[in-house]
Order: sequence, then structure tokens, then C-alpha cells
Amino acid sequence: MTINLKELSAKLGLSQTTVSRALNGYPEVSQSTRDRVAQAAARYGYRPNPRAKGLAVGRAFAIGHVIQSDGPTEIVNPIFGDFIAGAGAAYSQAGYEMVLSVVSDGDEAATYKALKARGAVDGVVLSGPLVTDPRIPLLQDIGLPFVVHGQTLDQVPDYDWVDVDNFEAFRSATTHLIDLGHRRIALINGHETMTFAHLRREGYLHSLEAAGIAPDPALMFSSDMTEEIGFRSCLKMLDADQPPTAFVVSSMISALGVRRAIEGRGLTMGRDISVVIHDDALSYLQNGSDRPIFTATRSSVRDAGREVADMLIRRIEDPTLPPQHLLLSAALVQGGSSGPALA
Amino acid sequence: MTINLKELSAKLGLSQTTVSRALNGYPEVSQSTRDRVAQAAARYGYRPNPRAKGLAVGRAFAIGHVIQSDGPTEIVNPIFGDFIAGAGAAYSQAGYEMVLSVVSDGDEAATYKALKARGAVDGVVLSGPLVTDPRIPLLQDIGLPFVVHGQTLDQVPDYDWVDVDNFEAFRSATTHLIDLGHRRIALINGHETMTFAHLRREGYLHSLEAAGIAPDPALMFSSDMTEEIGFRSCLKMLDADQPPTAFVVSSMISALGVRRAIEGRGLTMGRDISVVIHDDALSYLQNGSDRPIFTATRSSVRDAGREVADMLIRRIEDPTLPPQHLLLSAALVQGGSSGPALA
DNA sequence: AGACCTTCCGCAACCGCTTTGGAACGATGA
DNA sequence: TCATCGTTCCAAAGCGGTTGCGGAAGGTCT
Repeated sequence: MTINLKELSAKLGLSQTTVSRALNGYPEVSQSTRDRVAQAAARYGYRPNPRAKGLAVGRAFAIGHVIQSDGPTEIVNPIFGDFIAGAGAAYSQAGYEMVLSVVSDGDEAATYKALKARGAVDGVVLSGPLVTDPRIPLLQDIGLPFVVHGQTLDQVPDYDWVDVDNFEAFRSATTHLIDLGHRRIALINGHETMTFAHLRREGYLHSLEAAGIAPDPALMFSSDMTEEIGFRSCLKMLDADQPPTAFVVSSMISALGVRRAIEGRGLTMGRDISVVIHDDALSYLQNGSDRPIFTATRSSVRDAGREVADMLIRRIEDPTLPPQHLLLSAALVQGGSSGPALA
Repeated sequence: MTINLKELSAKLGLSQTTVSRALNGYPEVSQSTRDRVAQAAARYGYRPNPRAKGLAVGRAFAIGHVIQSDGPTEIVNPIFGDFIAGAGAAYSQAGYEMVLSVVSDGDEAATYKALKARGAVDGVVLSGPLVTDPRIPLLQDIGLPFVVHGQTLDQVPDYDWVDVDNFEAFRSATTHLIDLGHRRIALINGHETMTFAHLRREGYLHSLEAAGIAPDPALMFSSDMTEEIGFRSCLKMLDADQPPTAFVVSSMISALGVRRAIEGRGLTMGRDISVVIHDDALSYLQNGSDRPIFTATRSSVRDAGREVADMLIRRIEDPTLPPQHLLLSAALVQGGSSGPALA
């Protein structure tokens, strides 16, 4: 179908060796032949077969993403699409393929081992790290390069990561509400075994503490970040004896449920009840186009995907690199969902 | 790292040929040898290198998904994650890898050609088909097996597809509202260049016509299916001279905006205004867990992903198969968002 | 002029697997 | 006894690239 190296070199009257070297930038090729080769390659649309190339050089030119999917009920991370879109752009630009493995929960370790063993990928990206996550020592152990989207908190040897500053984001979100006069501020969070959620709670607590407000366990909730759960947990708090006057919510999707609950109780968001969310800037769920609907700490997960991918590529192409870290900050943008506490 | 065929056959005192044949189920191997080989393979954890295998047999054991992403603003399809999760399960079960290509809009044709040319994949799945979609003749032309998630409406040669019965879904959704006494029923749809949206409108129109209701262009809207756009289009209709009393909405996400608009005007969904949506059963955006929030025509996009993948694998493994079609039906489930029209 | 580099290029082996075309061997049938 | 036939296995040739090593041509230095 397509032209291969042998045919291309035949057309040029050169050996495969020379053509290969010219294409791959080896020095022992004269500039003139290099140009000729490049032109011919372009004209005939020559593309090296990645399998053959991979076989020869022992690399895959592919990067793995493992997505968990525990049975039909398990929720797919809603940020997945945007994250992938960001990462994918970086990969194709750098000449890598992206291979996805969906794996049922328990098999994740086995999957990594298999990916490594078969040489199917040159590296993987790890998503949704837990506060202490066994996958990280595992990957370090089997020697498969990786970058984490997020962090762990325990003392494993250093590793590459990209993360948003979740602590600071939620500290500032909470402080924003305190500055508006709120004292009873609820937190509707994701599972706090996951580091991002853990850090968000820490930021929240830190802010309360700095303001001399005692945290109330009845105002803290953590679970899946779905609309439904946001709705229920919010409703429950609103109906309690001492309802909160403000909410800090970990995701746009939970927040939709929170809004539904607030309005369902005949209250108005931004007036009766304030809400600040974290906004991953999902493309299909934007926080308003002109004025933000929700006051939010915003950080594009798509950009994060791109950063993760670039970092991993650097890691693969130079394994001796020192550990790389990137802490993205999430700026607080004022939207319509937060206002002064009522007297 | 891992054991390879040569080493395995050395350990067994057999030739690579025999071991390969034993493993691949060729007949010219005695049962006893076959068993010995199988056991040894299991014990040493032998896994054939897919690159080498692919090189030898000219297949990739991989399936491509192409996702469009036109610049940083373009929205990623929110159903993407669930669809992929469904498909991925089928692939891994059948021993295929899933490779994703993120591609900017114009390059899609080039991407398919490149995938085919490099033999990077054995087939691709096509998403979001247009009413008349050039990608289909293109793929037929270059001879890359494919399955479409959705359909086109023009007369290209037959091809494999999996789709939900969009016409019937929206016909029944609209009829449901008519039966409740509604006469002014709005449609908030996706882009009608896309077949699914086109068919939904047809179903909607068919139902109106059957009830002798003249369609009103002011009540039909089609655009991106985002929360924001759902909100705005709904608001505009509600504020018009003759507002609708009911909405049929193409996606859960638009519907969130529709709900926001309705409640923003001090109306109550299910009482003042009825809403029926199409629910893709996204895992992170479920339509209530016990009683559905929205009355909806429901069809799991995750199941669709699985069906698409299975169909494509069948196609790849037997190219002579006659065209395969699967029309999934979307049942109407009654939820809290629809009720009798007010007098 | 001869020794010695450079520069530029090609031969051939190799990556790990499949598969074609026999070879060896015991059993069978005439 | 000998040709025939299944059965069981192997050697070697690819698949499409990369790369170690060697060699020819031309230039530089005594």
C-alpha cells in the first residue's frame, strides 16, 4: 500500500541504511543526500512502519492511559475526555500513539506489568492518585516510566507529577466566603482517599482555622462527585437544624446538584446561599461564557493533560532527568453564586 | 525482560515453529506437545510480542478511535468517556488494543489514510456521523474496516453501524407530551447536520403532525449541546410572546441549562413546564437513582460502545460478513419533569 | 609520495514472530 | 519388501525497520 523503506531507497538509488540515517538525522550523511531523501520521502508520503521501527529499536512510540472501570456501574471520570484531548494533542505532535486500556479495578497492577512486559508502551500516565497509592511503587519497581496527574502524600521515592494546587484553591475559596461574612461553610468533596480531595479538605480546614471557625463534621461530606450525590448531601445539610449559608463544592457536576437542591428549597443561589466550586473547565460544561455562573477556582484539565503528556515524553526521551514537578495554580474567579452572608 | 519465543522453545527443546504452532492452534502438533507447550508458556508467563506478531502477520491487533478536537475551544463529546469504557472492555476481552488519535478537524481524512497506510490499526470506529458524511466513502475507498456509531442518510454503499432509534425516541417523547395535553412543545436539539439530531427532529415533527399540530420554527433550536446554550435557548423561548409549555431536549447537559432557565423564571419543572430529554445514561450524570429526575428516553451509550466494538471485531475477523446493523431502542421512562399541561 | 584522517555510504545482522517447504519416522497397504 | 502416507517437527525466509562495522574516495600533513 504505502511505500516502504526498501522501495524508497530503490527509487533514490541509495541503500536502506543511508535513507534510514538521513531520515533519522544521523551525522554521517551529506547535506545534499539528506535533502534529496527528505524530498523523496515527502513526495511519496513515506511513513516508517511503527511496528517495524519499534521492533528494531525496542520502543513502542506509544503511551498508555489506564482507565478503571469496575463493572457497568462504575462511573467514568467526567474529566477524562478533556484530559485525553489535551494529552493526545501533545502525543501526536511528538509522534507518539496513545493507547487506552480499560481495566476492571483489581487488575490494574497486572495491566501495568503486561504493558511493560510486552513493550506495548514506553510509559504510562497515572490518574486519580490516592493519598497513598500502591501503583506508584509498583511502577517504580517494574521500571515503567510514568507521570502522575496529581500526587500522593506518602514518602515514596520522588516521581514526576503535574497537579493543581488543590490546597491553595480550596483555602482561597473558603477564605473568599469567610470574607463575605459566612461562618457556616459546608464542604462537599470527592472521596478523600484521593489526594486531590484530601488536599482540598486541608485547604478548607486551614482557612477555617485561620479565621477561628471550628470545623463542623456535619458540614463536611465526601463521596462520588455526581449530580445526584451533590443534590442529596446539600439537601440534607439545608434541612438540618443549623444549615450552612455557603458551600464549597469539589466539582461542577456535584454543584449542579447543589444548585438543584438550593433552588428546590426555594432559595436563591448567590443571595440566600453562596456556592464556590472548583471548575475543571470542561469543554462541554462551561461555567458560563461571559459572567461565570459559579464563583470558582478554575484550572483547565485539558491544559493539565497537555502538560502531563509533555512531561512524560521528556521523561521517556531522557530517563536521567531529575524528577519533574508542575504545580498549576487555580485562580479564583468571581461569579454569580457567591455573595455576602445575610445578617 | 519477558521470555520470548526463542527462549521458550529452547527450554522446551523444540523449535520456534512448533511452539508457535502449538500456541496458535495449528493442527500439525500432537496433543501432548501442545499441552507441554501450553503449560510452559503459562509457567514462564510467555506473551508474544504484539509488534513482532503484527509485523509478521500484517495486522495490528489494535483498533482506532479518532476524536476531533479543533483547537482549545472545541468541545469534547461528553459521551466519549462512557462510550470508550464500553468499547474498551470488548477490546481487551478480544485481545485488541485501543489507540486514540486526537486530530484537529480538517485532518481527519489524512489521519485515516495514515492509520491505514502504517497499518497502525485493523479498523476504526466512526463517531458522530453527519447526515451526509464524507468519511464513510473515504474509509470504504481506502479499505479500512470500520463501524459507525450512528448512521448517515445518503445513499452510500451499505456499511456496518450501531445506532439508537432516534426517530422513534423523539417521536414517543413528543407524543408523551402531546398526550399530557401540551400543544406548544419546543425542541432543543443538537446540530442537525449530525444524523442523530436530524432524526430526532424528524421524530418530533412526525409526532406533531400526527396530532395535527403545526410546527413552529420559533420553538425549534439546534446548536451545541452545552448547559449554557440550553439555558439561553430555553430562556429566550420562555420570554417570547407565546412560550412553550413543554420542551424536548436532546441531551442531559442541555437539559441542565433548560432546568436552570425554567427555575430562573420562577417556574417549576414538571408542573409549569414539562421537559423530556434523551438520556445517554452517562455514569457521572445519572438521571436520579430511584425516581428519574427527568422523563427521558434512555439508552446507554456504554452499551452502544460495547456493541460497536464487538461488531467491528467481527468485521475484522471476517471481512466477508454481510453488512451488520444494530438499532437500539430507547425506552421512555417517566420521571418528575413531565406532567399535564396547565389549563 | 606515502601515511593518515574525514566524509559518506553500503553490507549484513538483528529485533521476535509467522509460515512455507521440506525432512525424518513409524505405520500402512499391496 | 517397497512405495505411500500421516504425523511431527525443523530450517530458513520473510515482515520493515535500525545499526555496528567496514570500505572507497578525497583531502591533509610530513
